[in-house]
Amino acid sequence: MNHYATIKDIARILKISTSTVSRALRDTYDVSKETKEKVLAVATELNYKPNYNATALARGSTYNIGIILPMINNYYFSTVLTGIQQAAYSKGFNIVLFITNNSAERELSIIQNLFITSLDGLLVCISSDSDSCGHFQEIIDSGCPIVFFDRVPSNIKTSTVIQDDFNGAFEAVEHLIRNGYTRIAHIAGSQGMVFTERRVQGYLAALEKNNFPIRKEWIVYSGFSQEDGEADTYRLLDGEERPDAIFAANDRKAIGAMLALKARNIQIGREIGIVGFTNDPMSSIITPTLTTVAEPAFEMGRESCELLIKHIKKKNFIPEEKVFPAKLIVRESSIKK
Amino acid sequence: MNHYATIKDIARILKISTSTVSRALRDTYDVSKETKEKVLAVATELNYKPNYNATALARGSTYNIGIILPMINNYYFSTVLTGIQQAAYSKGFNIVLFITNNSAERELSIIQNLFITSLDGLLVCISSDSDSCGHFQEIIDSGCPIVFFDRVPSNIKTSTVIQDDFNGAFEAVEHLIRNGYTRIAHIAGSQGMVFTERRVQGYLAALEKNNFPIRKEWIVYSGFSQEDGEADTYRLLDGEERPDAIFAANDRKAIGAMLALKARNIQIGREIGIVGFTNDPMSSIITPTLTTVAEPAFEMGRESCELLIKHIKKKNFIPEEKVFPAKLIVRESSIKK
DNA sequence: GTGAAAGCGCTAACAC
DNA sequence: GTGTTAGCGCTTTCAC
Repeated sequence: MNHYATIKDIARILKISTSTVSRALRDTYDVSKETKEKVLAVATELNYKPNYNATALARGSTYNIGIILPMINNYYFSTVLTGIQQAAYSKGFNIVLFITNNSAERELSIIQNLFITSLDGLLVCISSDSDSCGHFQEIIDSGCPIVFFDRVPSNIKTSTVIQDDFNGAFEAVEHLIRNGYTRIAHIAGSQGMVFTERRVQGYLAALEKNNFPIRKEWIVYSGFSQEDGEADTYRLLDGEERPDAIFAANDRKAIGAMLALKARNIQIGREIGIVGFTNDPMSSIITPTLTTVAEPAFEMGRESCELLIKHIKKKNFIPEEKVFPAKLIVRESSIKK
Repeated sequence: MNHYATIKDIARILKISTSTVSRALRDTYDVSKETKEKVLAVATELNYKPNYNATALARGSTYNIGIILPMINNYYFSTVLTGIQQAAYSKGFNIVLFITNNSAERELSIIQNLFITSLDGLLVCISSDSDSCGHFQEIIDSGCPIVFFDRVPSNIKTSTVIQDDFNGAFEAVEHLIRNGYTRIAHIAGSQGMVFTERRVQGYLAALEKNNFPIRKEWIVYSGFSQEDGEADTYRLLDGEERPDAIFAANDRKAIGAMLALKARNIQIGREIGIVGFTNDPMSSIITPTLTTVAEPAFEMGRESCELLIKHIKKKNFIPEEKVFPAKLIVRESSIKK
């Protein structure tokens, strides 16, 4: 590899010490204007690029933050990541990306092999079946701050960023009730996850408030994919009593549900109402358009990253829990007309 | 920050030298089994984590590769990135992510501030209006290999990974012709980009082969978004002679076109046929379903990354151009029925 | 305001 | 098979 110029080269050319060059380059005050200008001139002439490994080693801090995500090829995560990236970029941080494929095993392996020593902080959305929270605690204890978002562990004391799952679900179900649906089912996410449970709680609370009976067989847990939504729906349709509305834990599952209904020639809206969660662009493309609960994915990403940077810059920053409002967006799939 | 244990600590405890510890940890041959076992035992006991900054500094190579992308919040790029990540992970490389927001300015700023000294290689999809190829050349010359994919510059000698844009477009248009459409328009991508031009060439070639006249006003260039597709379509509809089919440069534009047709109450398929490019999952969700040309996004990501790693591992690796086949997927939007 | 010197944690000749 | 030594490029006391 052709070597880049180093501060030594600059120092040698200018016949000054490397420490002066270092100071000049970093805008430290106690260096005269002349020397600074000279240094800068030579630096650009030599196309000097700082070696961040050396800086990191000497200073003990890199400007890298790690992101651990279950996946990125869907609307929600790719938008969150875009938000994170935006915030990181504007504060001069780089992003190191890790994807767990929703596998707890891979998550664990990533964490254990994480080159923590070259990361200033970590942004994490845990995988569905993750139980590796002890490992996260260990990382935090060792001085590398973590901020969790969306899928957060329940027992770790650090900042978190989530959407208002309970109220979003509550409003979705109340909306269905107001529109005349009476037998409302819920196809939920992975069992045991905090946000899955919060959405279930919102669903239950809305039913209770309106004096609707709760039927366990109308709550079906599975994964978060379109296929899961499809399968869940067939299960509901083939059950003893057929629901007349389905609240899905996310839009992908809702779309799966719509596909199942279409396959069975059941009118969406008129016969069975559907509400999703996320506001994936697909929800306004599909026919009929899908009523959903919007999450501010981009802002959540940005906020998570800003929070993390605060933790990085200020040791002992007091953890905050940011809850973003979820907003019902009424479209065609939940109207009986 | 609580300091992690270093090889010095291990050496001190075992009363051996740091080099022995270093060798033991890295499985180098010339170290006895006993010492190795002892070292490993102490290492796990101390929860030793290597400092990658130090390693990188000493060895001159990090295990990081940078990815520069116009955006990640759509199907194609998020899938490519997933493929890249998969390959990188399996070969022990980390991914540092940069997003240009499709801005040449930002792309330039990223490249100039790139901490190249801590990157072993770079994977790049240039932004629409990029003209910073000189800078890329400079990076390659300095010893940091680059592989370009999807949107590649025309004048740099290095490996590239693309899909077969020409033939994909050609087949799409021939398919329309075979299905009885005679006035076929093309809503193209950003002018000047290699792959935009290749798709235009494929479109033109199919027309010529079938002795269809070429009408300049039926080729409209703009961006790659759904909104662009919508606007382009209105322009075509309001033109002097209305086309009876539209081949779109990608699915997002095709979907925009479909929305425009729906808004004008024009029957998709029967009155105006539509074909897209990408095979975004949306194409099978929308009604009518969208005929499209599928690109193997995941595989392209994986292949790009593997090619880059070859460049990294083998100085003077001879550049390769990988062209992935594009495959027509016929659905409802291009059938007159 | 500038220089000398030590050190960040690890690797890699070169000895023995 | 193991230790000694120097050094990767940069930062940072501590002098002057």
